[in-house]
Amino acid sequence: MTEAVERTDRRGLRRQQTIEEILEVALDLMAERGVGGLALSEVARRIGVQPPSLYKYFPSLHAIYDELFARGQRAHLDAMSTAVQGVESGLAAVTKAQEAGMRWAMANLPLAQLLFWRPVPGFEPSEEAFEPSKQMVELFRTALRRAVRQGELGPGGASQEAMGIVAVAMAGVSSQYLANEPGVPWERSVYVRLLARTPEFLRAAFPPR
Amino acid sequence: MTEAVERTDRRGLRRQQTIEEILEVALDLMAERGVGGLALSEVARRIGVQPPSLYKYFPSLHAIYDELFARGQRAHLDAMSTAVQGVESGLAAVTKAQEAGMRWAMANLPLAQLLFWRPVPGFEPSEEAFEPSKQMVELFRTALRRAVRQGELGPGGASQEAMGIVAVAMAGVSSQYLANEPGVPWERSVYVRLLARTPEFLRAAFPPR
DNA sequence: GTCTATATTATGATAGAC
DNA sequence: GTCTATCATAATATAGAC
Repeated sequence: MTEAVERTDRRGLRRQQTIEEILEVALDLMAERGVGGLALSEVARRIGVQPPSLYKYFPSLHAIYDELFARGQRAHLDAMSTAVQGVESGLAAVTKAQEAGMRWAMANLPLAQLLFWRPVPGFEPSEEAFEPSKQMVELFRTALRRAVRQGELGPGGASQEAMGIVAVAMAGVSSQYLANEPGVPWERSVYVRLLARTPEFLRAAFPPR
Repeated sequence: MTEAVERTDRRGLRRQQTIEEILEVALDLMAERGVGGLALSEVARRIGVQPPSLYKYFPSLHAIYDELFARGQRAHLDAMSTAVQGVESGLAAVTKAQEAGMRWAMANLPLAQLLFWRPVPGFEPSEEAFEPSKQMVELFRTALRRAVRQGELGPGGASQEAMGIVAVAMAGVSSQYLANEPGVPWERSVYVRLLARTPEFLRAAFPPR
């Protein structure tokens, strides 16, 4: 997490800037070398400082990972929350959120891998860093409940199973897109197009009467 | 790939045994430390040999990864091929293959990550190592064609889009299961249960007349 | 095919001077 | 908060003796 105490003096500002710079460079590194390729020494090199100095800002390499993880979760959630604003239909909200979530993931690949694949040996995100992911579940549940209320889905349309279908569709499409269509633009992807079928499948599983 | 020339003399046998041992230990390491945690030096340590000796069997670390990748692909395909044998219904064959594929992945986690997530920086599998994955596509296409012929699915039931639905379901369920239900037994998984809905979704998308 | 020795490079982290 | 110096370790890979 970022500093608990917000400082307003110049020293605090400067410090915050350095922290941001560290995280920025860390992201670059992950993008270049893979998620596991983040190295303190290289971060130090790039921001023009000696490695020991980094320990004044983060107590360990894992602490940097954890901050990136927490920020990633928040950004991902924000993207989805923004996408559903002003959408009345429950099912449409589901699709919008799915699309926004995937778009964010594709645009923030290394971060997305850190969030969803846990590829760093020995790194376990802290409890607090997980908070946004719970809110994401709520976001989908709310949308599905609305869909049921609006008669778009029948009984069970907001059940855990329905939530599962939404999650699986998103994870599956991402996974296939990344593994099998590297470099294919979003609009052309065979897999991304499948995402739009989610409402159809939800209706098949929980038919409105 | 394994040696192109099969040797039958004792020296060749011994050599093959060493190769197997190296790959075995490599798998153990990946399971313990994460896919990126494979290290030549540790492999050497565990099989009781000095690191340079390994270069008599594999020209580089990536070569070990590549052999593991190729074998993993083959084993994954075998599991699915076996599962569909003797199944008459096309749709049932799809489900059987999906289940078998996922079961294999769960039982061979580090290998599955290597196959489907590509988490090792700088490692690109060779062309030949990809061969089985093309055969897997054929396996699914054959099953879907049969489903269409049998009237289980309507027109388009063996299209690329239908193939996509099958692939997405499998990848999505795996992904969610691994990320959100670590340690939950296969039979209890909310996500694994969703796999059985694939035929239903296929019917919804390509209704038989 | 095995070893020793070595090159080369890197890593995360700490102590302590300034 | 920065640095130098250093610890302690690790890694892949090659040369060359046996």
